[in-house]
Amino acid sequence: MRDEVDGLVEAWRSERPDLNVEPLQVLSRVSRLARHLDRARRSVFTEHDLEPWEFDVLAELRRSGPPYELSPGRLLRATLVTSGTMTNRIDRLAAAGLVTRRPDPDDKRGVLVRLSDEGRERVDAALADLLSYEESILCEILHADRERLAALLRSLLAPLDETPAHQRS
Amino acid sequence: MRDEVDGLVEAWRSERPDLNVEPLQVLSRVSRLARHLDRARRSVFTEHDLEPWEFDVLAELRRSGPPYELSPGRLLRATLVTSGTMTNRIDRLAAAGLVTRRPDPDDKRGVLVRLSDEGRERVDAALADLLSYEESILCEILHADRERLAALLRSLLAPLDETPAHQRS
DNA sequence: GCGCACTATCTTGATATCGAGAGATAGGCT
DNA sequence: AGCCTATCTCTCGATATCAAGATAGTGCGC
Repeated sequence: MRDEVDGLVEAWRSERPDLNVEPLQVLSRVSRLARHLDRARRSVFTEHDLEPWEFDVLAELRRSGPPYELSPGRLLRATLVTSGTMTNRIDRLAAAGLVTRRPDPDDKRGVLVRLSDEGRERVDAALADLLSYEESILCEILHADRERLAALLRSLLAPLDETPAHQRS
Repeated sequence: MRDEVDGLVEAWRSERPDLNVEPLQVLSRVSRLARHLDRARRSVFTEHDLEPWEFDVLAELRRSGPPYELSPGRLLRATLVTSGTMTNRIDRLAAAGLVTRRPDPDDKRGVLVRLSDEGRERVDAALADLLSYEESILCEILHADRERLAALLRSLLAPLDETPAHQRS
């Protein structure tokens, strides 16, 4: 079994024998795998007429539980986009009838974004397909190995997740 | 040790107890980790006045070995961008003096892009910093675990790397 | 109560990307 | 030789994103 990162590492080793390129064995694979996953997610969501960014926002609302309502601020922090981007996304989701926007009764600066029934149905259906696709990618890996993999990734991710975005250098 | 994916999985389990959300334990971590890495790479490269996309192109040329010269076609396939994007990137890299463009003597449709001395110095310096940063992320993980992690990621990535982009659904 | 720093959201302008297609050349096949 | 499909690069228009700033409202400390 061989992937493109093996070739990449060999090439660097040959061109830069002075450097220790071992970190790429793990981290380049993480980046490349993520790119493949992005492509695959896009094609899964296309079957439900959803863009990946639409799914991200709708899923955050769905996960929050009834009444499926969050502020733009919470949504933008959860999805790691800027406020301008979130305004744009909510505009388009509202135009598509997947969410509704209403003033926050407790904070006149604020707005609340609520999942519509149609939005909930669409995100529920898309999630089911996404999970079945992801299961198919993982099927090669034994259950015990999956847990090991998840644990190793967690130990990399946890220190990074702990740091709020505005503190990152 | 706990990361944000633990919370995400718990929320889905509570809202959608009918679905098996285990794949997210691995694949959401891959995606989130990749996002953190992108941010970090950006800040490392900024110290060398390079954008991430500039590094990607220069690194591909650097890895190819002397004479550090490739066609736009090879570069775009290696970096997974469209031809329009690559034209734009080469334009800007050439304007910055990091690469030069010349007609391919063997194929009159073609062009060859060559790394300049300045480009080579910049990409070499940036790579050294990138690797030392990546090493610092991985320092928590034992060497044996790194190899295990790399092997598990390879087994996920290899089937996806094998499929040419134009065949992906 | 009052001022003021902070927060929440939206607006604007610039930019990198993509998708589609144009223009030119290459190379196989008859 | 001549055709015709594939390949290579570039152009163009549309779009999602970000960074910075504008506007409005909040609530703490005095």
